[in-house]
Amino acid sequence: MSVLDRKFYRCDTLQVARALLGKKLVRRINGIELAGMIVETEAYCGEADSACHAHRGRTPRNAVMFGEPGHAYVYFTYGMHYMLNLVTEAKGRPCAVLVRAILPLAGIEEMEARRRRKGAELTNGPAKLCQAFSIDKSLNGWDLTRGEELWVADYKKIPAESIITTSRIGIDYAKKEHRDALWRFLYRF
DNA sequence: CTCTCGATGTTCT
DNA sequence: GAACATCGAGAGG
Repeated sequence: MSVLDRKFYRCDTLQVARALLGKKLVRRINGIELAGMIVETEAYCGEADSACHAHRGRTPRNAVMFGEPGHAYVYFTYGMHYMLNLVTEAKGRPCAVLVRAILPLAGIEEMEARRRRKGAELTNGPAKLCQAFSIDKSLNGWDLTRGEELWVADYKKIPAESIITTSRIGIDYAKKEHRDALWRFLYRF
């Protein structure tokens, strides 16, 4: 299964967010492989996007977004949750795609143990999938093109007509034009 | 199913 | 000191 290379990420963030649907997110931990198909993403498009963490410039937290594409930007929020983002576009452009939901493919029992839950509640939210995959701040800045620990690989070709777009979730603080932008992508099968 | 609300601690003002 | 790219429990329909 081919690991997505740097070139895949060094593209327009909206295109990457769309192209990630149907790809496989893989986490290898202690020799065990957890995997899931990406079914929901959101694009965060740099300093001009008032919903993006980079909107107010570079800080210690968001520094990874300003670096090379193809790295993981993992941050902690609400006092208890981690979120996984994949850095996009050329170095210096602080853009990323938030992975909001995946469909479990492998290592389901491991995910159930970490989540203390079963079925649909396993990975159907950005913090839930981080918990299921044991993704925390130690993976902030991780190079996804290495194909170790955490990466994304080709998996399934998605027809354009089965992709739905909506506005992004949980960004009431942003300007109206960014609140209303259709920058959330869902694979509806 | 829907809605409301509290948890919890890091980050930046 | 306020805000936060969320989740889960509980109440009600």
